[in-house]
Amino acid sequence: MRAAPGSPAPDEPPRKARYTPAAIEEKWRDRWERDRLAATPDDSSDPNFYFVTMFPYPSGDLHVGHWYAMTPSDTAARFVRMRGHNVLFPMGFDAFGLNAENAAIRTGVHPSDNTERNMANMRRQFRLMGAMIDWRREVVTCHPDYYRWNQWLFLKLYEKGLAYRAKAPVNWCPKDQTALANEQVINGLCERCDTPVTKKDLVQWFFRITEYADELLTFEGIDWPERVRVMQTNWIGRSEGAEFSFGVDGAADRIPFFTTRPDTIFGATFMVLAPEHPLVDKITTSARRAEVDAYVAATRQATEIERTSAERSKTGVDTGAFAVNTFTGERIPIWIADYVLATYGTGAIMAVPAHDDRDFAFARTYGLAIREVISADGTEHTDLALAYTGPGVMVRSGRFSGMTSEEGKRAVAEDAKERGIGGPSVTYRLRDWLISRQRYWGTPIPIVHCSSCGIVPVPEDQLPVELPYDVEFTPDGGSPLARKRSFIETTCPSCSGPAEREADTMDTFVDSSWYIYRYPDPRIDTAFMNEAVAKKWLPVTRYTGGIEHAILHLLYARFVCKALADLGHLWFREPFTHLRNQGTIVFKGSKMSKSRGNVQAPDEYVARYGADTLRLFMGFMGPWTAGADWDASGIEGVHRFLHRVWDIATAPPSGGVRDAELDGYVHRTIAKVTLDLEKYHFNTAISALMELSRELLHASGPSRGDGVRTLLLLLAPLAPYITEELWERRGGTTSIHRERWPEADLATAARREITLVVQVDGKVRDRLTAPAGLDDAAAEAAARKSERARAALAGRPVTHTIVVRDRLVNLVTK
RNA sequence: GCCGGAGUACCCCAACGGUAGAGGGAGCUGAUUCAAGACCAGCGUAGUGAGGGUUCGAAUCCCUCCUCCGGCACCA
Repeated sequence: MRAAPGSPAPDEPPRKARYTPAAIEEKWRDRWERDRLAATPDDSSDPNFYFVTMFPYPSGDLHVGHWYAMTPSDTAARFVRMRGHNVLFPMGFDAFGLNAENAAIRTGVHPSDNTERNMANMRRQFRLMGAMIDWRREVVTCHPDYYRWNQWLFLKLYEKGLAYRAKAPVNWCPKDQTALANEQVINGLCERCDTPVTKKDLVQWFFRITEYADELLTFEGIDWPERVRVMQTNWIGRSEGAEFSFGVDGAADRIPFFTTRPDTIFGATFMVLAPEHPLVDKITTSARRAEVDAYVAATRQATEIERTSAERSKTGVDTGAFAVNTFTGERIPIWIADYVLATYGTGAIMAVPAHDDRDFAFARTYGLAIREVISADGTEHTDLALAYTGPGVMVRSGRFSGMTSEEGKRAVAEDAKERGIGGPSVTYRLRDWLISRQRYWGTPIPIVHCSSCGIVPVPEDQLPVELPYDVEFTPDGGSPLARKRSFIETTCPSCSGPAEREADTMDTFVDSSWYIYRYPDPRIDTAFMNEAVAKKWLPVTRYTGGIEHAILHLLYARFVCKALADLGHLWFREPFTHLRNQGTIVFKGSKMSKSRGNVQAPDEYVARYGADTLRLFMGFMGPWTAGADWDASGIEGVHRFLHRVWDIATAPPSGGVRDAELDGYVHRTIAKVTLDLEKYHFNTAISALMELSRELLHASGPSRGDGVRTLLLLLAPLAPYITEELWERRGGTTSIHRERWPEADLATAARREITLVVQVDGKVRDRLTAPAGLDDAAAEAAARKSERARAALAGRPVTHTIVVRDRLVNLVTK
C-alpha cells in the first residue's frame, strides 16, 4: 500500500515535525501584528535610524520586481535594528498617476476606487512578505490630507519665484494627451507608454530647478553610488564658455548665442537660429518667408526622434537676413535649421564650419563659407576636408592670431566683456521641471485665473483644492477636469469676481519629491511635516530603490529639499544621506511591467515554498546592485537550505565537550555575514550561512547548540518567519527580532592551523599545514624543507623570499 | 561618438595584488529504499574575453582591442 504524498504511512513511527512554511508564516503574521512588532517608537534608548525604500505605484500587485526591491531592503533594515538602532521603516503609495486614469477610460472604474482596491491588495501582499513596516505611518499621495501639502509646496515655490508659468515648446505625448518633463522623455519616447513625443507650444507651469543646477552637481556630504552621481552630472550637463551677441544688419535686434569655443569666433561665417526662435518671424525677408514658414511648420510636426537623430542629414533655410560678426565686421547670413535646439543655450548659434562637425556639414550642404581660424600646426590652410575640432593656434583672427586656442578662449571672452557684447558664461543641459499635466488623476494646481486680477494663488487656508470625484472619462483623452464646470467655475480669492480654476494637475513626481518628510507623522494637519517628530528622524539615513530613478525622482527630491531648506522649512540640504540602488529585474531580457505583460507573480512561489524561501532567493540571485534575469530554477537550493536549518534546529541537543574548531567557524561566519550585510552583499552572506549549516549538520555538543543559536540570529533578518518559529521551539520567549546581533569574538574566530602555500618563483609548488602565527623566519624555514619546493628549485640558489603571514612563502631565484 | 559598469566551469555567481572556488542550479557516483522521490556522502569540468605591461606573484593594477549592459548624445 502506498502512502499519500506528504503524510506518513499509518504504521510508521511518528516523525519529527517537518518544515511547513504556510502554517508557520501565517501564525507569525498574526502574532507579530498582535504584538505590534513593527511599530517603531519615536523615542527609544537606541539611536534613531531612518531607513526608507522607494514606495510603489499601486498597480494592484507586488510582482517579483517589487520583492526584489523590498525584501532585501527589509532585511537590511532588520539587520540595522538588531545591531542596536531604533529603525523606522515606513511604507506608502505613490498613488496618483496615469495608469489608473487610463484604466478608467477603458473600464469605467473610477481611479479612486481602483486605486483603493489596489492598495488594499498590495497591503495584503506586503503582509505576506513579512516586511517589518510601521503601517501607522503610511502615506498615500492621492488622499487630500496628503496632496493638500503638495499644493502648499506649490504655493511656497510660487511665492519664492521658483514656480512660474511660461509658454514654451514642450514635450507632448499624443497618446497620453499631456505634456511631459524632459526627464520623462527617454530617447524621444514617452517614459510611460513609449509613444514618440512631439513638440507643442503650450503655456505650462514649471519649477525652477535650474536655479539649483550648480548645487545639484556637488553631492556634498552624501554617500551615493558613483553611477547615480555620474548620471545626474551628465543630465545637468554643465558647460563653460561664453555668451556673445551679434546685431541684425539694418535692425536694432541683437541675437545672443552661447559658445564653448570663443577662440573660433573669427571663423563664424553664418548664424543659425532654432526654427522656434522668437526672432525668426521678425527678421525673415519677404522673399524668403514662404519657405521659412513651411520649414518651421514641418519642424513642429516632427517627433523628437526624427529631429534629434544625429545620422540624419542637416536641413535648413536661409532667412534672407544678415547679422554682423562684431569681430570681423562681416555681414553673415542668418539661417534657421532644426539641428539648433530652441531649448538649449539661447536657441541660436554662431556657426563655425571650419571647427565644428555639424556646422561643417551644414555649410557643405548649402555652399556657405568655411574659414580656418584654428590651426594645429600654426600655418594657414585652405580647403579643409573635415572640421578641425581640436586645439591649436589662432590664425586669421586679427590681433588674437598666434594665441593658442586656450589663451584665445579667455582673451576673446574678456575682450567682448570690455566692449559690452558678452562675456564668459555657463550653460546647462538641465531645463526647468515642467510640472503641468493635462490630466485628472493628480494634484490640482492651486491657482485661479481671474480676468481682472490675472493669476491668483489659492490662499493657504482654502487648501486643499479638492479633486472632484464625479467627472467624465472619455476616450478622446481630453482632461476631465477642464470639462468639469463646477470645478472650473469659482470666484477670485482676490476680488471675489467670477474666475476659473487652473485645470491642469501636477506631475506625480512632485508627490514623491517630499513624502519622506511626511512619514514621521502623516496625520499632522497643520503643516506638511511634524517638525518636532521629523527632527528625530530626518534626513533619511539610508535610502534604497531602483536605479531607474537615478535622474527622475532622485533629482527632483534633491531640488525640493534644497528649496524647502531655503524657505526655512528644513535644516539639511540633501534628503538622502546614504543611497544604494538595486539593479533591475528583467524577464527574458526585458523589464518587467504590467504593460509588457511579462510580470512574474511571486504568489505561486510563496504558496509552494513560503515567503522566507522567496526572500532568500531574492538575495541569493547575485549582487543586489547588479540586478538579474528572473529565473526561478535555482529557488530549490535556498528552499533546501531552509529545510536543513529546520532539521538542524529541531534536532535534540546532545552532550559532549566544546569544539574549538566549530566555535571558530561560527565566529568567522558572524564576522563574514556582518560585513556582507553592511555592504548589501546578501548573496555571499547567504552562502556563508549555507556553509555554516552544513558544518552544524554533523556536529554535536554545546558548540553545536551555540552554533545553531547563532545561525538563527544571523538568518533572522533574511528569513524572519522560520527563524522566529525555531527560536520559539528552542525555548525563546520573546521575538528573535528583538534580539541583538551576535558579536564576532576575534580570539575565538582565529584559526589555529593554516595551510601554508610554498611557491617557487611565484608558482605554487607545495602546501604545508602549519600552526597559525609562525614568524617569517620559521615560515621560510618550513618552506625550504619542502621536498616539492626543493625539486622545483633544482639546486638554484634562492636570492630572496617573500613571506605573507599565515598564507604563503615565495622562494625567488632570479 | 563620449562617460560609466561588467566579461571567471554547462548556467547563476565567489575570490584584502597571495592556494582560481564560497554557495546554488543542472549533471554524475555512492548510501538509503521493494522502487522512486526527498535526504545524506562524494565527484567533476574553467585557468578568469584577446594581446601586451608592471610585480617575487595579476581574475584583481596599467595600456590597446573585442563583446555585452546602462547613461548621455546634432547640447553649440
